[in-house]
Amino acid sequence: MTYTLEQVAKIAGVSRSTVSRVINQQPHVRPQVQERVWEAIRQVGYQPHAAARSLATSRTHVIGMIIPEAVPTLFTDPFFPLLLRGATEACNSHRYQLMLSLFIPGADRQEIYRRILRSGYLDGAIVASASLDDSLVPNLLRDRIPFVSVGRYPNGRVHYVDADNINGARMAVEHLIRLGHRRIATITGPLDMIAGQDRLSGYRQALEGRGIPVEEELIVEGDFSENGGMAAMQRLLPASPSAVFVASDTMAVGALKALRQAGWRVPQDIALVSFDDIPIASAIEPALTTVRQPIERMGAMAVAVLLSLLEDSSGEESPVQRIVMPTELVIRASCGSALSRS
Amino acid sequence: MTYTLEQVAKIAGVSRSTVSRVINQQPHVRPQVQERVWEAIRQVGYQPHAAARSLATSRTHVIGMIIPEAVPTLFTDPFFPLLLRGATEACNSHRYQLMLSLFIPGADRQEIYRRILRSGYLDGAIVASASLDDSLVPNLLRDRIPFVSVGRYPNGRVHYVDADNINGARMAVEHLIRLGHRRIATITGPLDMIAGQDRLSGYRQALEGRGIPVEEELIVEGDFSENGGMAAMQRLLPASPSAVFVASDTMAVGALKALRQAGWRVPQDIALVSFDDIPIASAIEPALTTVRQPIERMGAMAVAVLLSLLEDSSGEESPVQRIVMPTELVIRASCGSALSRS
DNA sequence: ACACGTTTTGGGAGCGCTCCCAATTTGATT
DNA sequence: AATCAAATTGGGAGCGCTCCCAAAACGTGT
Repeated sequence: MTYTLEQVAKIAGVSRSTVSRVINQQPHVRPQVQERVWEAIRQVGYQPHAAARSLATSRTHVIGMIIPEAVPTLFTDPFFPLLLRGATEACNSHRYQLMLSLFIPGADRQEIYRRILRSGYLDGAIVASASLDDSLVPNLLRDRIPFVSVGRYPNGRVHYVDADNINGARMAVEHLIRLGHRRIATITGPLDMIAGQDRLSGYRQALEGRGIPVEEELIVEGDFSENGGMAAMQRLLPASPSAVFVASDTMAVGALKALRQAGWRVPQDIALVSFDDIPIASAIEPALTTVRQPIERMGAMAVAVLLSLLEDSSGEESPVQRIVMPTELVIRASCGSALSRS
Repeated sequence: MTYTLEQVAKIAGVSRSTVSRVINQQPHVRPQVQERVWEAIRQVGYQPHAAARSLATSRTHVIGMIIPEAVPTLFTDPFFPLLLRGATEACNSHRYQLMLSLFIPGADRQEIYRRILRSGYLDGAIVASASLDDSLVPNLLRDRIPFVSVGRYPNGRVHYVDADNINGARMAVEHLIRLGHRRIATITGPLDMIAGQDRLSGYRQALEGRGIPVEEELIVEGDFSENGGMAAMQRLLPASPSAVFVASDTMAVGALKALRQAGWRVPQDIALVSFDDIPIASAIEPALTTVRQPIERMGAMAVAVLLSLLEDSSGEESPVQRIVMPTELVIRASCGSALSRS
């Protein structure tokens, strides 16, 4: 048996409106009456009907997590799961719900977009790692759907949360420089993603900061996948760098395989530093020196920013929130470093 | 500007009802009128309002993915992400949405349960890896909420989808026996999870099937985590088994560390077989021989079963669906096996 | 041209809630 | 005891859709 407001009201001997006020913690209900209403609610285990509420308030208390591309690594890499976990926990504690949407290549994106974003299912959305030329962000902007991007989005009035990829990469490469390396290569992420671009910028900044010339033959584009990392490393071998900054741990695993095949030892023959600090980074031999980003906190932060947009019913253009969270260099064995010096 | 049925109807020169019929593909609308209506819909980009629909039909077209415990490994291990991915894709293609709920320890489970499951947000739910003594499943049963469990649930009228853990484990252990091992230990999963129990059953069955006595000192309980695997392996060392069946890859990584510390070589001194085939299994040295389960397909199957329950509005007790999906042994280096023989 | 059965169409009611306004009660003040 | 403002309460309207039933239109056979 499922009860309605009206029935609870009858049991408590008050009107619909009064019960509604009690539930929504509105003022103007005598404490004594409140008590009676709560008692009735408890008695029948009343739970307000979400759809009816939404219809009346045009708020659903649901936010969407939108993944525009099923990047191959997206589900084997813990980035996305951790982001999801952070976001879900934050939602839980604010009494919001998280709805998950994958915009899988091949699916009818138009159709999905309309069904999810324009049917009033969601109060707002979190967009994870959109590529820069994806139409999703422009569409959301056009339809005035409140959203937050996880991953920097330089153009337009886009609220975002990101890790400090530039400084993280810079720290990683500076560490290699400090260890005496001069011929430092990099395997980048896909350069149509801002994370790929930013990590490359950090690499350049580190070299330029120390007056080391950037050689284009030492820069190879990868795709954040293990195979991509392996292929990139193979292309890099002829240039014989003394160290490599790999833009993700997953690619570093591939690079390691390529090096092993070619008979190079890490870190003796070549030093490796990567990015992400996923569990495999410490499980593998040699353990990877890598840049850690606070993924779970980024998920929670994205929710917090989105909710602030939703609460702020002033209607008008709130200032754009751009949040960059600090990254941290975790030193292990693959750079052949501090461990041996300290 | 967002349009309603009524407004679209006016544009098409028909009534609300007719537009509703067209959208829901009901009969009794002349083709010529249908065309006019579709034209109007297209013209204004009309999208039905989800909440209004739900209120009228008491169907939301949303199903929930409920994770009862935030098992530590749950988000670093790709099991859950892959399950999610399979489920999400299946939802997409049936025009359903997936809502994600974590029942995080410490959160007010009662409150979350009521808010999510009893407010009419969901048409049904998928429950992932519930522990056997969790109250979630009994509650769902009591509240008559349609749901499917991912993970076998032996008691009661519970629909479930699971991997064939028993046979998978049996195959793994039989492989070790075939390689000549007799003193085979196991590191189990948590035994309050049915997956933990079943993998242990498979281990026992394999031994018993070959007439090898099961020795309790060779059975150690782990918890599916890396640290748990390491600790379990350490407890196992004094019994000096010649092979170990570890109930998950993640635990195998831990076990490997323990063995390395103790100076045992794998597979020369001890053979290892594990379960799951997550990416780390092939990235690590030695690559793990392991049992693969079709996680993504299990997610999709869970959705399919749930939708079949939802469609079947006959109301009454549909026969319980118990689906067990085949597992497969993937032979690599850690068992010191076929590779050297073939 | 009429009657009758069938198909197509329109509109009222209702899903369960919130919001607003008007009616009622309360209580402080004279 | 009467007055008035403020606090409290009740009920109508409406959110946007579906469902049902009755009305209208259509088509066939006489």
